[in-house]
Amino acid sequence: MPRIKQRTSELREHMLSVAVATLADGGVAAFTTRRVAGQAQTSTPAVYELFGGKAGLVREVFFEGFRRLGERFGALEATADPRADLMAVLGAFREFGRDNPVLAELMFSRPFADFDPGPAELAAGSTVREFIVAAVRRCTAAGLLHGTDSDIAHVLVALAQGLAAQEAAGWLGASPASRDRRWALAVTAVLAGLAADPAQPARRGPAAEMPPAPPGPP
Amino acid sequence: MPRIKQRTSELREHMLSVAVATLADGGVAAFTTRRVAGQAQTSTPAVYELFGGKAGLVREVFFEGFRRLGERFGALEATADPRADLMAVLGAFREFGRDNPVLAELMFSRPFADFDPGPAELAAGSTVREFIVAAVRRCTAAGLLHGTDSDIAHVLVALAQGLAAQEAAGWLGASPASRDRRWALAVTAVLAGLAADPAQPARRGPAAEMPPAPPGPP
DNA sequence: CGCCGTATCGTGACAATGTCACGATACCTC
DNA sequence: GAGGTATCGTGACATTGTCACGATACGGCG
Repeated sequence: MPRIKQRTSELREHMLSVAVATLADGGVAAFTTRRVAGQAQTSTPAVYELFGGKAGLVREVFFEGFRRLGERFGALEATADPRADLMAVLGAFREFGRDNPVLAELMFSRPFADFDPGPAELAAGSTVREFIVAAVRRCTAAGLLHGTDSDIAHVLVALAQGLAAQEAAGWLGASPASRDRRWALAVTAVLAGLAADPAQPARRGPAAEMPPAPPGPP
Repeated sequence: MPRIKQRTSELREHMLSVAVATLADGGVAAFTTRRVAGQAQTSTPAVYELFGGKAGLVREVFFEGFRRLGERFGALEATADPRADLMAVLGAFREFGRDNPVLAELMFSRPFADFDPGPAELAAGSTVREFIVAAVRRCTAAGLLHGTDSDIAHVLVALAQGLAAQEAAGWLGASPASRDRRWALAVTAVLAGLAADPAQPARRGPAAEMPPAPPGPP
């Protein structure tokens, strides 16, 4: 029998963690197949065999990022105040972006030209989205927010993502105080706005998962 | 005297427009110095002489993007309804992102590893920011919003940027109706939340829990 | 104990790209 | 028409993603 196989799932896991570390350490520019393979004590063809190329490796790092973000959310504990819990989720999102700026950039931007996170990859982050939807649902159930849970979650995620992107780019303010103030203003404002009954009186199904509306102009 | 100089500011302008077109047409992957130079009927060293390298060219495209966005904002006309005007600005922002997805990605994300828009580049987009701040100021002056203009503008830009990023990635919803609905919900909610007086320590705004209950019919 | 077959691995080659030195080129002056 | 010179583009180099293919190591067999 031939030599013992080294490119196993264990090496795959190791390379993945090495890749995350390399990305976090050296940034996007340092994330080359040669460097990652060298850090993992192997050669570049291993990247090809285990991940199908650089894009596949980036894709796995992308998934790993959502896994870690989900872990952060999972560490949060629900209290008797659903509104505070929802704000804590958004706070955890912000902290994740500050602790892992490059990883967050990979997850919510597209710094690698040959990896396009699209609708297919959205499913990977569904656990994260589910977390936010759940936190929203507890608010709507308590009457603190009104509207469709998934729509509200989308709005909150978009707001948090935009704030995190601005903060990462250094565009949200020079001083920590101003950044904190703007985060707080944004979150409190959007929650206050969502606390009002939706303007449309048509009907508000409590758990409408799918938007019922076929094509329709605004 | 030697041959006539070709790498003039005119060629620079031409190359810039060619670069914008190439980026919009072929995406980030097609944006190479050779391709842009070839489209502009010149050679790669011209990129180096006129822009200082690829990063400089990307930087100029970045500025051009903000210039065009500013033109869109400038085309909007103020009406008697400051709130509607502010929403129109955000709508123009959304439409710009939909019309120029790759350019918007360059402006608000960082798809090129060797160009890092930072605080220094923020000044370039200050005209755009000034537009939003101005629209906000007219709302605060009219008593429609309360708070610091620049803070409110930051929140609105972050929200619009996050929504645009999600929409560009195909994460905001599968149907146009759902995307429109979430945009509208986000904007109306944030504006409603910002319409309340800034956070009193122990009070939430009156719209937080109570239905609007306007004091009188307009 | 030594050889061999085979699956496995890493070296090295190839194409594409950013960068830029340097020789080829074209224009003006005399 | 010849010469000088600023200008331009060809071509070379380093880096990177990709992957074919020969080198290698391991277990089995004589």
